[in-house]
Amino acid sequence: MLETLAALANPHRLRILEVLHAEGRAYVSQLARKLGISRPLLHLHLKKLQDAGLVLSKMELSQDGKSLNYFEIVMFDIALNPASVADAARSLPLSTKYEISERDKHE
Amino acid sequence: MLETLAALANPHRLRILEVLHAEGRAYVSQLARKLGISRPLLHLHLKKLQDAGLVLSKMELSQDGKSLNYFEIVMFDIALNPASVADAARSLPLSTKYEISERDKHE
DNA sequence: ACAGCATGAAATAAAAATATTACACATGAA
DNA sequence: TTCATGTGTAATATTTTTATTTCATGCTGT
Repeated sequence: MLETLAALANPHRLRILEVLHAEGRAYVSQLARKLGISRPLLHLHLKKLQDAGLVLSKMELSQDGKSLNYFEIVMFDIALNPASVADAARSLPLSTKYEISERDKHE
Repeated sequence: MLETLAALANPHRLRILEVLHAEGRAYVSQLARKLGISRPLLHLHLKKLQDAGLVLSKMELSQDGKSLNYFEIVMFDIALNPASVADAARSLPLSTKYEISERDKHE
């Protein structure tokens, strides 16, 4: 979940999802134009979204022979509340140093 | 919503919420010990959580006269899905440069 | 007076994320 | 061939976030 949250915590990436949600799908250069950002930058943000499993891409050939990389949203539905967050925290790599002093044990 | 996502997208802050969820509340030094991190660092993370409205604090005096700053969770329940995210994206400060080329208009 | 435990905050360092610039390569059309 | 379109990546710069260090304060109890 942490990776998903990190992937969503950026204005560009929210907008990318907004466009994909509205349009169904879009290819990279097209998306870059719609958002008004450069392709390399968009590429970085798409990679994060893809690594988090929020979008997927499919290479296609247009009629005039250009290869277009189409992106679309992978459906997700996550509940964010104290319990779900606490749950996510438990499945984090523990930070070795962790010594509970007697005083704080059950408070 | 962006601020909330950013506030949640960090392992320390998830753990802070985990502890507060389990314990109900905790004061700063106590929390720092439980998490095994320094007070100044914890302070920074608590500030982010508080700025995002996910926690609140209340100063109290212990019986032996020390002032303890207790933190607790502010209840939240957010649905994260393509529609809610797209919605959040729409309420972002628009990035001035935004010129839709004729070609990409309705695709 | 000093130790112990609580508070906060400023200054600095380090690390990670974001953004830009510059390449390289492929295809179809003029 | 050159232009316009598409693809990607590597190197660098910039900005933001995270972390540490240091300082200052207050209150008990010995």
